[in-house]
Amino acid sequence: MGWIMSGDMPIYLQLIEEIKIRIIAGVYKSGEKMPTVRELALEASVNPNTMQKALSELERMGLIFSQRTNGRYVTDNVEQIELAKVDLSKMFTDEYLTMMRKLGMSDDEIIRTVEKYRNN
Amino acid sequence: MGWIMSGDMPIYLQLIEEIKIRIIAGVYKSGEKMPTVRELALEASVNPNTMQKALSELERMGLIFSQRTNGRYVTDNVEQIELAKVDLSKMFTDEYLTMMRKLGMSDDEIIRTVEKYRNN
Amino acid sequence: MGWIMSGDMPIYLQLIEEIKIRIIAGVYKSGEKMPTVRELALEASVNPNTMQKALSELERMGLIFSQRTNGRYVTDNVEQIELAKVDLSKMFTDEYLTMMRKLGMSDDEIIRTVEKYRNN
Amino acid sequence: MGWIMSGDMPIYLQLIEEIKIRIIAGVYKSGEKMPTVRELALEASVNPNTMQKALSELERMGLIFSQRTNGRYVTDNVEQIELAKVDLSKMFTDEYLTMMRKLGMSDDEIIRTVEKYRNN
DNA sequence: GTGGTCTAGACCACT
DNA sequence: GTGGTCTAGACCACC
Repeated sequence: MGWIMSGDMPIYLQLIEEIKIRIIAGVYKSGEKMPTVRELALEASVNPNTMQKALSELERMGLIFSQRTNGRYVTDNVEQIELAKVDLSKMFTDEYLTMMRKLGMSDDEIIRTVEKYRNN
Repeated sequence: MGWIMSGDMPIYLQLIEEIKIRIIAGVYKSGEKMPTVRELALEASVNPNTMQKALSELERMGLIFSQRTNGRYVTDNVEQIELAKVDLSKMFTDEYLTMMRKLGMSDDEIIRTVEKYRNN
Repeated sequence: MGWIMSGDMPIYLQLIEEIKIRIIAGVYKSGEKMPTVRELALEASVNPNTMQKALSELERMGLIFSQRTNGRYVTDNVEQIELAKVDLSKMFTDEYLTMMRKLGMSDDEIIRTVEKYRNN
Repeated sequence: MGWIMSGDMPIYLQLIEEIKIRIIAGVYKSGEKMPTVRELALEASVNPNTMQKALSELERMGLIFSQRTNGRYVTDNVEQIELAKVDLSKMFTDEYLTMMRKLGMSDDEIIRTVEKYRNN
């Protein structure tokens, strides 16, 4: 029960998450070209090296791949992307459930709350 | 569609939220005495002035009240606490829905996901 | 049949290989503490960041692990080290066979050559 | 036990080695004409002067000889070529043994490893 | 112009 | 004093 303040998550991890979301959401589409390191770094106003680190990590995860002088591409392996989606959605849901339970809500109450605020 | 990095939420807002949660969760019970500013500030390792600011805000919201020389107390108005609970749960739920929708999930899918990761 | 000149392998990859060898050879022993990033960087006369990159990679491979403020340690998983040994020895052997075959030597001749230059 | 980085072997030494290998392997056959300095330099994308230096050295070793106006020829002394082959194979083998021993392998183990990765 | 690598130097949290 | 992160700025190979 601590006071863990302010998401001090390293920037490059936040970058990874944001780019992951964009890939999952189809902002960067499967098989298509990504913006260059420098463009992304500029847009996020971080140092190109930091963005590079994030992208390398994403490459390690198999979500993107790079062609030496041509740029970076989103993987054409749709399953890989689907996997990332399941992973992220689980993470968001777990965090959400944790916060709601801290409010003293039962899982039934939580579901009813989601139903209440959903769109139709 | 920005790169809003790192929880740059002001510290005192984070403090407010955490204390709100504790009141709602019953860590600090309705009608009972709160820890002193100094104690809270120490525990959260923030400047007492910052904690003071947070508590004043909570007082303005009607969640706590102070007796001149006796310290601070959680409100005995249970409805007020219930209201804060509804408020926070709405906030969490909205944030959650927003993130999940960004992943391209429909509200039906989202509900199914919550069901999937619930306990029992 | 090219003129691939001078091992232009990135420095950090060379660092990884050298450290791998030291771990396998027991210079850095299983479970024991490694020199600090700065010491290693100084000894290899590279930038600490470059050494850091090498060590991170080795951590990803499971050969070393780091304790936040305490330093880095060689894994106590001996199998992992044995695996790295097999891997490296295969690499060295393949390179060796390739070079020898380029000289027009049959694998039988190669083996006889190794026997000839072995000790005792 | 140093960090001798990156094949910092002078380029002309690398050229010598590569040409030696080609002569031994019969790419440039005993008694036959060699490509011109210009051709070789172009192929290896080095300065003709550098290639010239390499060829002079090979001439000093007796592996090639030059006819004033006619170009360069591979020596017709087959023994000389055989000698170079033995020499190179010894060098490769020594290097190989050194690396494998650094991994802590006995010479018996090394032989077994070569047997394991040989063809047939 | 691209990704990749490297250096120099700094700051942070933790102990 | 440790590992970890970040920035700024540079150079390289490849097309």
